[in-house]
Amino acid sequence: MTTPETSAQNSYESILAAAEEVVRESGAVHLTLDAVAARAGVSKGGLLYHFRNKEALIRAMLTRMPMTVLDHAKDIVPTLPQGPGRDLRSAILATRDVLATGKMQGLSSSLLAAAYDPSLFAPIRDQRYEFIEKYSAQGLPKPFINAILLAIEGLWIMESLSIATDAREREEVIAQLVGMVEAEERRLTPTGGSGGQHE
Amino acid sequence: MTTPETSAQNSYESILAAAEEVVRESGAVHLTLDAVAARAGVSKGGLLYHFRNKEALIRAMLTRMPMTVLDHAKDIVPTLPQGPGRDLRSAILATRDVLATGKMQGLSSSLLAAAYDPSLFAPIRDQRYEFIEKYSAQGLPKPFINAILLAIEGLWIMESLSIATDAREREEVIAQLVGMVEAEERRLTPTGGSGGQHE
DNA sequence: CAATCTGTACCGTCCAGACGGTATACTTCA
DNA sequence: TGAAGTATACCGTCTGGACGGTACAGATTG
Repeated sequence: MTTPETSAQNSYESILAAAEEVVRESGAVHLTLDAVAARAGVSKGGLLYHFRNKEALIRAMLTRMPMTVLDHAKDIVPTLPQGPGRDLRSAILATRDVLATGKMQGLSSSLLAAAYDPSLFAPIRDQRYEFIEKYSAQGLPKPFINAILLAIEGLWIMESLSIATDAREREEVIAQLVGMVEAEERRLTPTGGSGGQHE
Repeated sequence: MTTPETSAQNSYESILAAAEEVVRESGAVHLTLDAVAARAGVSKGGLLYHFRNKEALIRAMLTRMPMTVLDHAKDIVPTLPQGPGRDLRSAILATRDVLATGKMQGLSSSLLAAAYDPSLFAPIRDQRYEFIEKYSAQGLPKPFINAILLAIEGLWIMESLSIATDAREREEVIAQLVGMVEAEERRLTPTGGSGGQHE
């Protein structure tokens, strides 16, 4: 019984986790079935039992990635003070939490998708536009939402590439972004209703 | 005489351009010497004459990428209204110009670098911190600079992955970001000195 | 002559995926 | 109860192809 490097209950999860680790450490080009299998403590056959082929593995990695953040964003929405930018604030804070808890490794899998096939990003692009539409319906101007969203995405990428990884710095940027949204909300609705702080 | 898809005077440039196109269209994983040579209208031997091996090609792609933006940023600094955020504004506007003129394909090569070896990003990380230090010395708070910088980088990435590519949308975001910097400058130095618009 | 290629042939390695086999738990039914 | 069958969850090996890189013999241009 060889203890796999990646702790996970079932093989399926540990394989996905292993794949993310391989990408982070060695780059997407070196994401091979053998490497993932070895890292997950599973044989190649076992890996292919769960994922019919490499593309299936990549797709699985991709579908998990955005869910992690969005699910958490939904969870914290009720805890936030009301306002036209509440959802946007929830996205910022969800990003912070996901980054802080180290659960965002899945992000590097988005880079991986680009490495294998840029067209795999079509759903992400659609989702992005949906967000902007949804958030702007609450009152914030689209260019503003877009700017904040880009900063969040930039943070994702920079952290998943280990370009920016300082925890304190991240907290500062998150606070800055939340502050920007709050300021914009105040600008739009001069009648109080702000000042709430997360946690 | 087969007309190469990529128009460029000399082979060296056309090979680099071809490599960027291959990455954009097919993903970094499919960046093969054969594919690049074919795309550049050059034989494989010809390609290897210019780039001893694949790594040399990738390194060449990487070194070009940041220079494009930074060189242009330096050029437009003198045309901008003074203020503690002038350099940051120049970076925003340089990004816009480089994106608009389609010269930023080199950006996808940064993704490529991650695909091959995450450690290739070390110099970029250092450069990033240098920027923040330099810009903050002019008076803007670091978290603010960081937030704007992340948005710029997010825009880079999103465009190079063809996730966000709408020209009008880009203009709006750029204007938004510049506006944010100007507002911050006004907040810091209440004594006039703002209002300048690029072009 | 030298630089800048083209074109072909080839080698070694890596890797995706197929495939056959194994172990075990659960069900069926006589 | 127990033999037989079936589904699930893997393991380990093999093969064919793709790819990086080498070598070299010319062709073209200045």
